Amino acid sequence: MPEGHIIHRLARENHRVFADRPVRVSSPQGRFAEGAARLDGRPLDEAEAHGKHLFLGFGEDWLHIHLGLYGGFTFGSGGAPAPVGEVRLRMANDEGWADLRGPNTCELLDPAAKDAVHARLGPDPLRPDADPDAAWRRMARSSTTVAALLMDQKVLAGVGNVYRAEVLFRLGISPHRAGRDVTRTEWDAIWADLVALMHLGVGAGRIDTVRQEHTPEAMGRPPRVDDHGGEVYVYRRTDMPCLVCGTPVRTESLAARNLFWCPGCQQR
DNA sequence: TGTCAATGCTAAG
DNA sequence: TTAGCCTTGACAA
Repeated sequence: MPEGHIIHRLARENHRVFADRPVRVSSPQGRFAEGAARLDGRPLDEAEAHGKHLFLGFGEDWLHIHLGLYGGFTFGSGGAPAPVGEVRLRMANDEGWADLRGPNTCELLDPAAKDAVHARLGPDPLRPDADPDAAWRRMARSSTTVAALLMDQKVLAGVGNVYRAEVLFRLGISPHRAGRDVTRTEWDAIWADLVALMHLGVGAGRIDTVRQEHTPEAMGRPPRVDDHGGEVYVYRRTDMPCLVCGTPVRTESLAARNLFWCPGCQQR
């Protein structure tokens, strides 16, 4: 489910539902029982996202959540129902509730430990305090492919498999090019595109990257059918014709993840 | 019922 | 480079 846009959304939503009022915190599954007991009954003060990391602040205690590949939140209003499945964390008040399942990380951190997490993350295109030059410096001296670098959270925080595939497509950049062969102009365009696309993603709750002239309506084509929901150029469109040049979209395994690109449009 | 994949990451080798 | 982990849902048999 989650690239950075979802995590920023979750920060917003948790704050909206739980801020400034006592939260009942529990761990129906039991694997976070100790942490839940420590937070139970205290108000949420702040909620923050950095890349794919979510931080919920209860005074000096920070609840640090990372969803991993398939973790997710479910929100509801009114009284919370009986837990279904493996609910690691449940938060609730009289107005609503939230269940967390399958996170990679769900732990309590003190402020110093929270700072250490921030310190190992690169700039997040969704954060106003982000410094894109920090990412550029790593990119410019690396022989690793640009596709791998875009997903390295120490380089850039919040970009996942969908945004990396789509931004490279939109700029016509071959995913196999070395980071150090990316020009400063191209990098500036990558960053600007990520900022724009990811902000759109926060608003929509899904990833849409297709330009106006290539939308299903504009092209008279059927909308894409894929459980990830958004309209995209190459992500999981293996062997389907490129929406721009018609070349079949290719897939390859790169660093244990699927990489999608169009050999026709991404030759540079 | 079983198998597999998934928008992720870490530690071991 | 690989194995392992967190969990669910789609699909095959």
